Amino acid sequence: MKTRTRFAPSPTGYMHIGNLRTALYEYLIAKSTGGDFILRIEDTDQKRYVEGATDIIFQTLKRVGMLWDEGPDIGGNFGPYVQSERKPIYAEYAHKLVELGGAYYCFCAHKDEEDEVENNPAHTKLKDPCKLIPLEEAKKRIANGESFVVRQNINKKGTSIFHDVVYGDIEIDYDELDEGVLLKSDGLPTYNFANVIDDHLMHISHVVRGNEYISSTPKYNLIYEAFGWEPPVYVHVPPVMKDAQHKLSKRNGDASFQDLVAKGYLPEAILNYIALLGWNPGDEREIFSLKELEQVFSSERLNKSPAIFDIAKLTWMNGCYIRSLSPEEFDAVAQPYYANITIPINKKALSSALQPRIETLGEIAEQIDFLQAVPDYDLALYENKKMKTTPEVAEKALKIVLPILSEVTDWSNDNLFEVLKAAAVANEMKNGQVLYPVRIALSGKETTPGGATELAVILGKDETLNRIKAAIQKLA
RNA sequence: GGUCCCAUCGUCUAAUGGUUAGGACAUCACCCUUUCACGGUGGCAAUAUGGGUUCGAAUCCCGUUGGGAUCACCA
Repeated sequence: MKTRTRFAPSPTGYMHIGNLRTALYEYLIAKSTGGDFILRIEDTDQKRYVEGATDIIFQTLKRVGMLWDEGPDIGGNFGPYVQSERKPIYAEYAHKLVELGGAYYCFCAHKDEEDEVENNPAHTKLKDPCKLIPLEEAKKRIANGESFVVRQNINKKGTSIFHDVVYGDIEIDYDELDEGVLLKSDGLPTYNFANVIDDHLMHISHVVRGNEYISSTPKYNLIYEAFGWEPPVYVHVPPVMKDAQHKLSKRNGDASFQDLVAKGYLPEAILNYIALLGWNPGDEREIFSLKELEQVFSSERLNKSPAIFDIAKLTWMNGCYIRSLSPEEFDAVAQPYYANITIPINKKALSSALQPRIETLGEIAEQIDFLQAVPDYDLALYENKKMKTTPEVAEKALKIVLPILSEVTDWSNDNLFEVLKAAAVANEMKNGQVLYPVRIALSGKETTPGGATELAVILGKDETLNRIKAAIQKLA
């Protein structure tokens, strides 16, 4: 049988990291075995629906290359793929389940009085008086227009056992199970019902979801059983944590996928990093493209315990991805960050200076803030013990270097370096005594993306000469 | 609280009864070096705890502690 997995998010806002990781595992389970990855939108809670959230889901998945084989936008053989469009299907199966004895009609809940519902002891399992209403009478009341919900009927005794790929065999007593609402009074199903119906109808073979669903899984199995359906393979995954106590969640303002991208993390790096949060390949390799993950993924190597999201490691990994980009690719992703620079500079040279120096694209702004204009700086900057320079040495060096540079025609890094080195030798100075002051004169900063000659290439001859002249004046 | 689940360096993890408990990030030191990086070398650092079982336990069993989840007309 073909492996079929589904990613079934609720359109409630941004795509958070835990969600994306679940989608990744679903995608990988399908693709590592030549199966299908299905996208389904679970929008049965109209109160939580957020406009535009579905587009974010589409865009995020596309951005990381996790393309779906069936979904709301492209259709498929088991549509529709949006739950709100499947309302009649759920109603049909809900009534069928009542006939089969797996559920019953309940009239005592009133959605306008939520507090009352929550505290209503009548809803304690097996004590709901509605369970005792004869089916014929219940149908009459419904026909009369009375508001109702369909509630799961759980009469089984003993212990339920099911197997999970990650957690192994899990036993839960049927007594622990609540007779939850399956079909709400608005006619829409709850997750507890919709996921079972859809997963079956869409031929889902492997259900991957957060481990918070472990304790309700026996309830779903009861529904499969009542219909005479085969339950799927269960793969419950532990949560992604913010720290030891708290789950990563958008609600707490934790970074979402789009937040990370906005901070200059590459989608490929984010995906690679989260793949390793709760899974490992069995060897010591850490860098994987999505395609490579498809090759080596195995659900048996999924971890049981929660993993804390470590931005430091992601940052390191992002640096690896940045460095592995070709110069052209890096230049392309860096361009938007150069938008504030209006003076003519050598952007290619800037990109190659930046590429080995940054771990996230967001660091670019700080690295290049001196390009547009030299910031106001203290002359003490020319004081450097290791380079053996002082403001006086700097003034001398810059005055030596200015006429020499004016004559240079080959404005390449290598040539500039040779020229400046020769100037140092000719004046019995150390390399650093010449190069360091030039770098400060060009940048006004202690640390820069590149040395004196690299900055000179980036700025170009005219701007370089101008900045050295300005520095000489400042030193005088 | 009932029930279920989890527990190896600070973090992500490897080791499916026998390893000096391995790797990566972070951190520290050194090297490289026209600053800062990149890169290279090395250091520090873990089996929560108490009992079993076994010739031998991170690994199997029980208790303890700690943490998480669940008990909605949310998913």
